[in-house]
Parts: sequence; structure tokens; C-alpha cells
Amino acid sequence: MVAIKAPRGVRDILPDESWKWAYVLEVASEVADLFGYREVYLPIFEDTALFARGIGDTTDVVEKEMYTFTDRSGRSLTLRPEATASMVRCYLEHGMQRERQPAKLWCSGPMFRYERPQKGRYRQFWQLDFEAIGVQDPMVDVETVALSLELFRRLGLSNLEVMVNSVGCPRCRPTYREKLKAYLAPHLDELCDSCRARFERNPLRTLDCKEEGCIEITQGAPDVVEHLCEECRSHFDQFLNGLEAIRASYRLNKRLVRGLDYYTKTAFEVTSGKLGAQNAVCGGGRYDHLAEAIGGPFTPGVGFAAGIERVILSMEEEGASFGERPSIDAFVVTAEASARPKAVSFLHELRRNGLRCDMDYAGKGMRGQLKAASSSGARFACILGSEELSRGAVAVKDLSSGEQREFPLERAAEMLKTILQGQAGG
RNA sequence: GUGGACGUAGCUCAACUGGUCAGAGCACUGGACUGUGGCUCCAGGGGCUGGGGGUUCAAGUCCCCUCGUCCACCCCA
Repeated sequence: MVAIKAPRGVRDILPDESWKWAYVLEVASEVADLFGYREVYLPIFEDTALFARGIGDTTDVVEKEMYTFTDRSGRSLTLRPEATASMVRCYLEHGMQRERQPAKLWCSGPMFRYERPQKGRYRQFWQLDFEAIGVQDPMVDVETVALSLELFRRLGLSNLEVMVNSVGCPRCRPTYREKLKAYLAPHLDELCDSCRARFERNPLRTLDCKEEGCIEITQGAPDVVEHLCEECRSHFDQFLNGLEAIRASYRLNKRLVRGLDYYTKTAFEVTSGKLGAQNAVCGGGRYDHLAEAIGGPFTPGVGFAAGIERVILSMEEEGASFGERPSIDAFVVTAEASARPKAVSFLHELRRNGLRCDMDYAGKGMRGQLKAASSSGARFACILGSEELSRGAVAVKDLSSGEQREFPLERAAEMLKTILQGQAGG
């Protein structure tokens, strides 16, 4: 038993799993390239005010889920709960408005939220984050959705549902908000506790409630989409037309209200039918006033984040491929311990030729070394025996067929490389 | 933060109503096979039964606390 264990809600990604992560990140990187998104590496902690102002201080994330601490100089810092605010901060800080717009950026990395852990929900979790900052064109919203769908398509996810909605803007939302409140007011005592609390602070969120009673009440509530201002209405129509144009199947979900304050106009979420309660595999939308909230000039933007843990869980549930699991080409074996220096130099030679290989360092006998070769998954065992060495040769055994041949020691690396490349090529 | 289930070797799990119950399989190590793996057989290492307290002649088994996991709520990725 180890004395100190990993804190609650965080976990180690072990080798049996890490190669799957590498695959997802590789595919994400390819798709980013394909869509013209450039990668950035952002800090994992930021000034607390960035999130408090950017995300909104009445949101659950800011109110009760942040890992906030004071550093030695007394500054309040917070482990990022999401990446969008950081991305916009990065854009503003580096004056990217001077470049061609929109700035299309992506990043990946861990996010932190203090929540009760659950399947697909951790306190440290990884996201892929894609943001297009600087323009209001609804076609960018379409491209954002298209990017997420292409990413999931390449990852082999099929059991997905895309939900879209528009949450309006600071011009039309207040009007709608009042209409909604007026509608809800007479039913106030029938709503659940949390919805009563939402009524004042964020009435739109009552639409998102899963309580039977609340769902029933909100059934007849005024419709967000019906109350959009002309600009939002037009934006939403163009967005939906764009989705039709790329033949994306989506579902209009009038109850889709994102939990972060900065969303305007487009909101969307992709859910996986293969997950449990935490089934959102990606979520995002437009945030035209986020930059202003954090002290910058008006800077529209749209983007989304995908949860890597959930993507991988869904892929496993759907039996999707993670590409080829890394393995070894050759395992070097010595018959006598005296040949070990020779083995080390041979191993080095193989590696210089690009062959993935290994040898035993645990002092096993020849039999044990071959067992190790076998369980390592190596294609070949290269056996350095005194007889072979005396003729300047190495015995190369194909571990799947059992066939064994002798190669001249100084040409073995090259010959093995040729054999392996020949197979890779066809 | 709320509710429920659970916590025995690295992993998957046994141990009737508290009484040789601390075990098996897999994995690991070694051997049968003194220079040839995968199969088989044999042997071995490894657990203060998550931690702490209590009840009892006796607790893995009952009670309390705590930590953690899982599921759901909440919320979201």
C-alpha cells in the first residue's frame, strides 16, 4: 500500500491507456491543421479575475468549482476551469486583432473543477479547445460545428447527437428574460428549490432543469428563439442554413442553455449515446462579449471544447480504433552474459537505424530473455550466441513463425529494417 | 453540496448465520527445458482484509467515524 494516494477526483493515465490519448491528440492536431487552426500552449493558472469576470460570477463554475489559491506575493490565482477565457486573454494580450481575422487557435490540456467525481467527470480533466476569434460571421459557427463533427468522425464516433440553440445577445436577452420571468412568476412555488434560486439570478437556466415538475411548467414558457432580435434571428437562420449546407444532422433544443454567462447567439452541444449521465462530449458556442467582460475591446468569437476522457470512453464503448498500439520491433538476447557489451552496441546500432528495440536488464537467463522478448510483443528476437558471434553473425528469430535465420552482424540492422519496411509498405 | 451502493494480494474475485478464512485465477519470479519464447506442469514472493475507534472470549464479517471508488442529483467536457 502506498502511503500517499492521488487526491480525490484525479487519476494517473497509465501506459495501457496513454497511447489512446496520444492517438486522440494526434487526430485532433490533424483536424486542426485541416481547418486552419494553429496550436497555442496556455498557462494552467491565471489571474482569478479572468474567470470571475469572463465566465460570470453567478455561474456554478465560478461560485463553487474553482481551485483558487494565493501565491507567495498575495495574488489570487486560479487553476483554469476552462480554456476559452484564457484563449481570449491570449488573443488580446498579443494583439492578434492586427492579424488576419478570425484568429483560429486551438489547445489541449488539463482543466480543473472542484466537483463530485463521477463517470466521465474528474476534478482534473482534459479538453481539446478550438476557438475562432475576431469575426461575427455565422459561417464560422458552422465551421466550428463542422470541425467537431469531422474530429468525431475521424475518431470513429457515430452514436452522437448534435443539439443547437440560440441564447440571444445583451440586446434581446433582457426582454426575453423578463418575459420568461413573467411567465414563471405565477408558478414560482411549484418550481424546485434550485429553480426558485435561478429565477432571480439566471432564469434561463430553469429551462435546463430535469425536475419533472419544472419541465412541465417550462413546457409552455415563451420560446428563446421566438424572442431573438433581428440580428440574432438572422444570425441563427444563417447558422442553421449553414448546417443544412454541410448536411449536418442536428436537433434544435430550445432548452439548451449553456452554464457560462459569456455565451451569446449560437450554443451547441454534442452528446454521446454511449455515456451515462455525463454525456456531453463537447460543448460550445459564441461569446461576442467575453473580451469586453475581461477589459478588452469588442471582440466576437466562437468555439468549443471537447472532453478527452469522455471522447475516449465513448470510443471504447463504440469499439472505435485507436490506431496501432506502440510495440517493439526487436528484442536483443544474449546466450552468455559475456556477450552483454556486444548486445548493448548491437541494440544501439538497431536504434540508430530506426528500429524500436529493447533488451533484458534484469539478469535473466536466455530462456527468460526469450520469454521477455515474447511478452514485449517484439517481432524479432536477435540472439547473440558465442557460436554466432564467432562467425560474426546474429541469429534472428521471427517470434510469430518461430523461423530462425542468421544475419551477418554488421548488416543485420539494415536487413531487419528492410524487412520491416517492406511489410509496412505492403 | 445531497442521496444510494461499495472498499479483501498489482488485477478480477472467494471466505454459510462473527469461530484455522486470509484463499483462488491472472500477472510477476524461478524451475521442469544446463543456448531458444508462446502451451503445459511445479514452486515461490506478495495482503496489519482502505485507515481509525468500538462491541465481543473471538471481526474481513456487526456498529461509529474517516478516506476513497462507483452511480444518480447538481453542473458540465
